Parts: sequence; C-alpha cells; structure tokens
Amino acid sequence: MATETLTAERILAATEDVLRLYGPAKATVVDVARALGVSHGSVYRHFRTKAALREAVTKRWLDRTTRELSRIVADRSRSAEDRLASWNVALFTAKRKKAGADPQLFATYEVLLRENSGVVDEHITELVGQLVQIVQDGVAAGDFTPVEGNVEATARAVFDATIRFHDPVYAAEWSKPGIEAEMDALLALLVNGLKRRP
Amino acid sequence: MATETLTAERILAATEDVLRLYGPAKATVVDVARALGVSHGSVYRHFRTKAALREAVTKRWLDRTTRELSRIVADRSRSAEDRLASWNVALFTAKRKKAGADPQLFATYEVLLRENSGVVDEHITELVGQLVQIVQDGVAAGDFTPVEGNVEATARAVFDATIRFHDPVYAAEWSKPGIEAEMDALLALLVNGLKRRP
DNA sequence: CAGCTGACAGATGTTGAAATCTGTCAGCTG
DNA sequence: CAGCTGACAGATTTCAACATCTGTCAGCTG
Repeated sequence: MATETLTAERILAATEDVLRLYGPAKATVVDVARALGVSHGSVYRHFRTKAALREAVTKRWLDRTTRELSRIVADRSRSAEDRLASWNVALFTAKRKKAGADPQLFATYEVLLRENSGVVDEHITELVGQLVQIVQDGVAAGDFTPVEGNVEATARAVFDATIRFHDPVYAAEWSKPGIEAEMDALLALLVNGLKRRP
Repeated sequence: MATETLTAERILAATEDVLRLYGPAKATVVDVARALGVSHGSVYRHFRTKAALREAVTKRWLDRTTRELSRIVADRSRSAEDRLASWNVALFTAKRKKAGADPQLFATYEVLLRENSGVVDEHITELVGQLVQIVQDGVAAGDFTPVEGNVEATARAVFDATIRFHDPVYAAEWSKPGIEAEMDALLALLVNGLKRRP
C-alpha cells in the first residue's frame, strides 16, 4: 500500500476527490499530485495537459451513466414501449440523484461539461444510439412507426423532446414538485406519437 | 425635438441602445442618462433601481415575441394542427432571427434573461397559455386528444418538448444545418401524439 | 534505465488601493 | 411646484503589483 504504482485510474479518482473538495476553479494539478503523494511532474507523465486530465474525468463520469442505461436497452424481454419509458425515467432519475446527493460535485461537473463539449457530444451520440436501438426494436415488433420512416431522426426527436429532463442546465427544476407528472405527460405524448396506427 | 418629455419608453429605448453598445457588464445608468442628455437622477425618477430598469427592458423584449405569436393563436380560420406547427415554427424563427441578426445584442439579452428569471417565468406562462388555447381548440374540433385528459399538462408537454428550439441556451445549435429537419421531425411526432385515434 | 523529482519560464489568478457607479435628496429652474 | 440637477456616501469595479500555477526537462534514484 505504501507505494502503489501510479495509474491513470488512480489519478482520475484523486482528481475527482480534489475537484469535490476545492471546486473546479481552485483544483490544481499540484493539488492532485499532493493528494497522491507524488510530484506534479508525475501527473503530466500520464496526462499531457490539465485540460486532458479534466476531459478524462468528465468522460469517466458520463460513461458510468451510459453503461447503466445499456442494460435497459439490451433487455429484449420487455416491449420497446416499456423500455423507452424506462430508459428515459432511468436517465432522469440517475441525473437527479447525482444533482441531489452532492450538489457541490454536480455543480463542478456542470462546469466540466461546459468546457468539454466534445466529450458531451460523443456522450449524446451514444445515448441517441441507444434510443435508436429501442425504436428499431419497436418498429421491428410492429409497435412503432418512425417519423418520416427515419428511425435515427425519430430517436433524435425523442431525445430532444426530453432534453429538459436530462440537460444539467435544468437541474434546478428537477426538485420541483410535480416534475415527475410533467415527465410522465411528455412520455405519454411521445409514446402515443410513436405508436403504429391500426 | 429639443426637449421631449422624459418617458419610461424613451428611457427603455435608450437603455437598449446603451446595452447594445457597451454590453450588459459595462452599461451603466450614467451612460443611459448621458444618451438621453439628462442627469442620472432623472432616470431614477422613473425606475427605482438599475435592476428594475433592466427588468423592464427584458420584459419589453419578451413581450414583442408574445404579441407576434398571439396573432397565430387568434386565427380560428386555421386548424389547430396547422396553428400548433405554425406557432412553434414562428417562435423558433423569431428567436433564431434575433440571435443571427445581432449576436452581440442577443448575448446581452441572454445575460438579462438569466438575471430576471421572474420575468422569464411569466413569459413562459403566457406562451404555455397560448398553446393551451390552440390545444383546446383542437380538442373542441375533435382533432386532438389531450394526454391524461388534461389540456394544461398537454400544452406544457408540447412546450417542454420543443425547448431546444426556443431556449436561448441552445442558440448556438440554431444555425446548424439540418436543424429545421430536426424540428419538423419533432413536431410531426408531437402532432401525431396529439391526434385523436379513430 | 523507467519512472520520478523539483527548479524554472511564462501564463494565470489573487489582492487591495484607487476609480467609478448606484441610489438619495436638498435645492434649483422653468 | 413638478420635474430635474448634481454633490454625496456606500457599494462595486478596475488595475497593477504580487503570488501561484502550468508545463518542461535535465538529472536523480531504486
């Protein structure tokens, strides 16, 4: 335990700790190095710049969510309609939990997301990809009709429509009473719009 | 012309000019007074504080949009489906035009909107109210079925769903090619969800 | 000799004194 | 005398000197 090898993962974990402690404005590479008991030069051996380090922390944080949601996508035993709603509720619940459990850290990640829009774009692409799979399954099962016959555009439309329930910009509204009813109404409207007409 | 009486409206117009010129951070009450050729004490006769002045400017700006849209709401000669799409397209087009025509001023208003969330909330309430009227008309005509039988909740859901196309937060995406197609897909999905099933 | 250290130059952030602004009001003016 | 002015106190912002941080690299160490 005295001198575990310095890995990227250990640095990332320490960086998250330091960010939680000092916030995004004051967390420095020197702080991270101190937390690990090494010199800051060693951190630069694993991450070319401070920006790259912060980007990696951001990606790590977003990937945890993507991984969780992928389980819902993969569960073919449930209907597409069911999974579509579950997926959206799970995404909302996960984000709201993060925002509520440690507002300090969540605010920090809001800053990181803004400065790493490339990582966010990739994350969104992955999420829309998951929705594509669910919609595709629904179409194959004869439950859904994609808008304009375009599954990609339809999945993207569903994602856009629920943006209020997953974009951290709106985090302040997530604790409002009645927010769940609002989401339910929106999901009902969307599912109704997707359903094949007899 | 030499000495027109100092009205609230003249002050508001001058304030907008000063904001356009200096930006939200540097525009001062003294600047506004100078633009009007009066002392800053006179401005304080009409607006209790600088914050109240900025709030009034913000409200004036938002009200211009509300007024334009009300013409679509009132036009009973068109179907609810038609007006719903028109209303959303008009809102999007108006905002996008403002953002594109004078990005400087639009950025300034983004700041004002953030510091006057109360005014924004009222504005949103008015807009949702307009949507309620359109949805109500559609239900009365037998074209729409409101989600959960609740017209208010349905109108709110439509508003939330299109947030990406009217919240200035996303202004950067409004000039992306293909954005109109994305809005069309979303509107088609929503209208489909609203339509009464035979 | 792979991996780490720490001194260093330039970039970025902090700090506090000086400058400007906000909001008030007694008195001036048309 | 209604409406405006401008001097003023306290609040806020600006600016420049100072402190800290980022990123590099020659050399140390296990």
